[in-house]
Amino acid sequence: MATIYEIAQEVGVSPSTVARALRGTGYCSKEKYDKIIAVAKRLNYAPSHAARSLKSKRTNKILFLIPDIYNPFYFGMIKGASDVLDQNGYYTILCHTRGDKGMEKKMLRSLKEGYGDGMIFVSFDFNKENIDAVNACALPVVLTNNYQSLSGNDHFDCVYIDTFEGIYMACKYFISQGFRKIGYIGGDTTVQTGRERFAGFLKAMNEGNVPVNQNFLKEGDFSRDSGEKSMEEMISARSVPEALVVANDLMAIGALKACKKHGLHIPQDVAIIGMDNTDLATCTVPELSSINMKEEDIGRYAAELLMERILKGRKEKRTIRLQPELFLRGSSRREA
Amino acid sequence: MATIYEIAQEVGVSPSTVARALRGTGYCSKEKYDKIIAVAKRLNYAPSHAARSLKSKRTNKILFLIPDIYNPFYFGMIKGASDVLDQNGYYTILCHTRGDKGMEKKMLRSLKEGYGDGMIFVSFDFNKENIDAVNACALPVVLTNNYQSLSGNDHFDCVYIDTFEGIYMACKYFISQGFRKIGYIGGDTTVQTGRERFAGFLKAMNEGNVPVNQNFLKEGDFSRDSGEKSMEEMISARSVPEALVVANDLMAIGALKACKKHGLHIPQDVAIIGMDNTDLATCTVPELSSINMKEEDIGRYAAELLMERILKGRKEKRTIRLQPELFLRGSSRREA
DNA sequence: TTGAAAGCGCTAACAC
DNA sequence: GTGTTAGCGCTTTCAA
Repeated sequence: MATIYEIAQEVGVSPSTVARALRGTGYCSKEKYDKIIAVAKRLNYAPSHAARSLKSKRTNKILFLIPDIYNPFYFGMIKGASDVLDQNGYYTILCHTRGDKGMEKKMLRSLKEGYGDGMIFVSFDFNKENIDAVNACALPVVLTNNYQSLSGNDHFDCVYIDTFEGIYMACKYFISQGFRKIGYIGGDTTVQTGRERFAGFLKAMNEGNVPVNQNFLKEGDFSRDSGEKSMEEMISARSVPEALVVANDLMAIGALKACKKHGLHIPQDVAIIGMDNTDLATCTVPELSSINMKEEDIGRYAAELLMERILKGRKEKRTIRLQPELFLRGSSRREA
Repeated sequence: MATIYEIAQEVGVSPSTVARALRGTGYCSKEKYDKIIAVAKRLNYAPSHAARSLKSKRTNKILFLIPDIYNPFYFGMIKGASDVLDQNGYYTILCHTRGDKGMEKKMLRSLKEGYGDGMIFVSFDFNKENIDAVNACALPVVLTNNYQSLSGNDHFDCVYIDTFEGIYMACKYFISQGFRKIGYIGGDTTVQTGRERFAGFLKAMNEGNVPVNQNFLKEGDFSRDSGEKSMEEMISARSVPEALVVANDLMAIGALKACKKHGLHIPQDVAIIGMDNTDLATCTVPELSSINMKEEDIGRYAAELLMERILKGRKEKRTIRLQPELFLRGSSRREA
């Protein structure tokens, strides 16, 4: 690839004049400018990203880590963030981590090496390990969950939706509708996302004085298959709840399919509420009630926090908390 | 961020010794090595990506352009490619173009500037404009469609699935089942993907001597809404085909929903075959028949072609063509 | 208005 | 084994 030196030689000027002309900054006579541009074009010139960012310390790129690209929940987040970043002349660079800690570390390393100017970090599980890696970066990072180190020395921001509250709302709704046999399909409770949601369920059940039946409790992995499997287990054990709170739409759809397969009617036999309110929720029959997790807002705020740090030089930590919303559709009505 | 110079100073050696130690290449006494590593750690050292790639001309990153992140069809492609790239020590960097030509051009520019070492380029529409931009890059690019410039001077590779063949198969199947009133919901026929698919439909109809009814032909934009709208139009015009070939799953699901809404039974009143065979196909009731587009294979081959160019220095153009497969499910049976 | 020169941080050839 | 040195391609003073 051509460099400014080759262009300079061709045109018969100095490299700095070429640089000035190309960047449109500083003085350059019209005549030489035109020549330079012409030659640059002919030589198919493109400035070296590496050289430029080595010098300028900026890449104009933001790394966006997503743990699961199969989950439509993250799409809205990407959209929200991209919109803001685009407006500010930043590129959104997506990295699919598959929730893999090693991959996350690798990408954090890339950030630290200056592959991008900042990061939006989405993960199933923030813990000491990956947060330490975040704190080891001088560059700004925004988490899409709430997190606070024990040390209190964090230099990242957070924007998150209260998932605890979301599940709590769903469960409360069932209780208010008079349901007593309420089940829950959640995620791994040793990781943050799973833990919080389950806590929301328990709190609502407690407050409503509804006994928790262990047979109605299942743990999946947020995949559709695991939702289906969990429901199958309850069905074959002949302990099927009348209402089911599910920690995401994918698992809810799995559960719904299992019910249908075994002749259980939704919502008459089993009422279901999912979580995330993705497009999938309206693909099913009946349509799935779900909790809107404001993913686009999360993305937008995350990008804005990043821009504040980068463009305005903010230094203090900021945390933004969003409220979920319950969307009722056909799957959760007491009578259909 | 610390540099090798600061480490060198701290330890009391030269920068090159530090470089050698850190890279684990070349000579360095155990004693100094240990010291250097310790100081590097303490100073939270990370090599500058910019400096390194300026020098080495390599980034170890592959840019992967996807036009629509809402379409699950691309996920498999990403997975297939990532697997291969991972194995070869390359990072997959995703860029969501939203099918926007400007965005595509921007990312091609980034590639040309050396932001990555190669690109997998997925687009709805390859045309002179973006292909010229591809050819202007010295770095290897793989398209996931077939394309050949008039000039014949292309230096990119292609791996694609024969979408023409896919739609042709679907339509043929309906004809073989005795259907005569066959409809088609496709995409914009001014762009490649839409054009090819429609051609497949026409060929099958011609070969089967089945007349094409204009009222059964609709054009959508590959979104669910457009599929729903197209079907609604046919229903309100009271011209509903008995069998419907749809150019992707999303539109097929839209059409299916519209049918249900208006009391039409699938497949008794309208039999449907979609295309892409995404996870969505098994979310519906009845499950959607669809054409498997081997997306994971496409991704894998694309990555392999890239690695051949980068690692083995291949120079000649290669094109790989894959065959689609028809997956029959409940939505297309003559009787259910 | 233009050019010379230093330097961003790293690598690698070469000298010691 | 270790240090010196010369770039990689660009930006940015500063002097002419």
